[in-house]
This record gives sequence, structure tokens and C-alpha cells, in this order.
Amino acid sequence: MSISDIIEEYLKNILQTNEKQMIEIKRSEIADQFECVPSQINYVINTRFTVERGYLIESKRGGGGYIRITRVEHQDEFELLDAIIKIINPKVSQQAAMDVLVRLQEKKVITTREMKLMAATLDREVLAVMLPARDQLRARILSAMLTTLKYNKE
Amino acid sequence: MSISDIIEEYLKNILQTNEKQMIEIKRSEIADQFECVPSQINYVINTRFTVERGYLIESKRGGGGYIRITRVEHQDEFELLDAIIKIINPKVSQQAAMDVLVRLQEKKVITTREMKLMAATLDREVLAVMLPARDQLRARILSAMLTTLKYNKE
DNA sequence: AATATATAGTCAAATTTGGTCAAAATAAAA
DNA sequence: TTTTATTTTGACCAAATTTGACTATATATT
Repeated sequence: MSISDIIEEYLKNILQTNEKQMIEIKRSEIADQFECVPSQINYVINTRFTVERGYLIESKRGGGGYIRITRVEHQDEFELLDAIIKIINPKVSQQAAMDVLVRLQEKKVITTREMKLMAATLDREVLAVMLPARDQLRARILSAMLTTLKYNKE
Repeated sequence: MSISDIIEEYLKNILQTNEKQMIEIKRSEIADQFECVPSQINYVINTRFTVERGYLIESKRGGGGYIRITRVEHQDEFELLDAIIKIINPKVSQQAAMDVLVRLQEKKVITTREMKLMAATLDREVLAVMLPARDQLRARILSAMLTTLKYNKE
């Protein structure tokens, strides 16, 4: 067992007890506690608390800073969304993107309102950058939105 | 929690109790109360009571001076969205855009899920273009989404 | 009027956090 | 025993907060 494994176990234990969905830590405190350098905490988080493994990481620097780890649930539509994300990268046309949204709405993965919201961001007039950069930007934006859906029940 | 967070909470509490729309404070009194330098109050106001978050700040120097914090009110959802669109154009930072989303979610204009969906599109990593174009692109995207909300009651 | 006093504002340096990246060390696999 | 992957470390970076010197403005006093 490496120190990284021990820190991972420690953090997961806190998360499990009391059914907590979220913990906030101070990086330097954990580092002190396990007598390691602060950046080792980043290493543990980057390798063990990834979004693929179902964790969301947020943090703030400066006085009162913290690292927040939140447990997120896989959704039923996870595989579907994952497949779509693969298809639309690294670039996607406005038409193809719209097709994806309509399909998701028909399958009740997103509401009509969400579809309109998402569609608004994919418009070439809104993005207003030259091709081919525009289709790449659209792919990044749509991927980002679909990724949040992978972990969020309505 | 930093001192700034505590002062923010304190001021918001006063604003909430009694449905007050406005409070007037003496900068030095608050500074004394929380044992900080007076300019820290300016810092709290500049970072936490911004127009994006729906506050108006007025002040007066000299004897009998004060800082007045007003929660801005809107007739209806349509007018609120319109006002926000004006504020965020022609450019908006990621922080200011997030402030707007959090406010809309608190006011139940959007759901938490919609907030996350929208937030995903505003991330600087996702937009991935250089400043200042990025802040302009973000403004266009957010405006487009808010505009669809103007005409889509849930 | 002129001057003194009482407020608030600005700005940048110092401080307090967390982030990144790559080299060095160690462990695991071939 | 090489080669490869993982972990550990530390130097340097970035962001948020805290602090204080200096400035600006309104009111009170002379």
C-alpha cells in the first residue's frame, strides 16, 4: 500500500460514513496529517477521484481555500451519452448537433426546454468564429453539456 | 470560511430578515465588529455584492457617511432576464457569468440541472479561445440561452 | 472662507491558500 | 535484468484574501 492508497482510503471512508455525498478538505492539513507534500493530494485526486470513477472535484485558492470532493451517480443514459460524445468529437456541424439534441429529447433524456437551451449555444451566429474552429468549438461545448448529463438526474 | 465569507453572510442575513430591500452600514463599525481593516469591507462588497448577483451599491463619505446595499427587484422573469442580458454584454467573465446562473437558480428561474448544463458552456477550458474574444463569446452564448428562457416558461 | 474632522475609496504588497509540471525514486511487468 | 508504469518530491505558478498607506469627499468648526 502506497501513501496515495492510504490517503485515497481515508477520504473514501469519510465519504461513506454518514452517507455524506460531499467532503471539503484543506490540502495542507491532509498533507500534514499524512506527512507528505501538498501536491501529493493533487496526485491522489487526479488518479483516484476522477469523473470516470464518479467524483466531482471543485476547489478554491486563497484564504479559506478548500478542495471539495462530491460523489456523483452514473445515470442510466451514461453509455448512450458517452457514445454520442465520441461521435461528435473532435468536430460537429450545427445540423448534426441538432440531430443529437432532437434524438435525446425524443428519448426523454432531456426536456424540450433543455433542448432549446442547448440548441441556442450551437448556433453558428452565436459561436461566430470561422470554420473549422467553429465546429470544434461546438463539439467542445456540446460534449461539456452532455458530460454534465451523464451524472445528473433531472 | 474566510472573514470575507463571514461578513458576506452577516450582511445577507440582515437583508433577508424583515424582507428588507436595503441596508445602510458604517464601514468602520463593521470593520470593528469583525476586527478587520475597513478596506476589507470594500473587498467583500466588490466581490460579493455585485450587479451580477443583483445588488446595487451607493455610498457617501464624510460625517454621517454610509454604504448602502440594495437588493434590486424586478417586475417579472422577463424583465429580470432582460436586465441580466444587458449586464453581461458585450463581454462577461466566467465568474460573473456563474454569479448570474447561481442567482437565477436561487430565484427558481432555472433548475439546478439547467444551471449545470449552462455552466458547462461557460468554462474557459471549453471555450478555449484567447481573451478578450473569450469573454465576448461567453456573453453571446449566455445571452442566447437567456433569450430562449425569456420565451419559455417551464 | 478656511481649516479640521470624519468618513469612504483605491491600489498594490504581503499572505494564504491550491495547481502544474517534470525530475527523481520506486514498483511492477516483460 | 531491462523496460515501463506509478508514485513521490519540490520548484515554480495562479488565485483569493488580508492589510495598510495614501487619496478623495462630505460635514463640522473656527
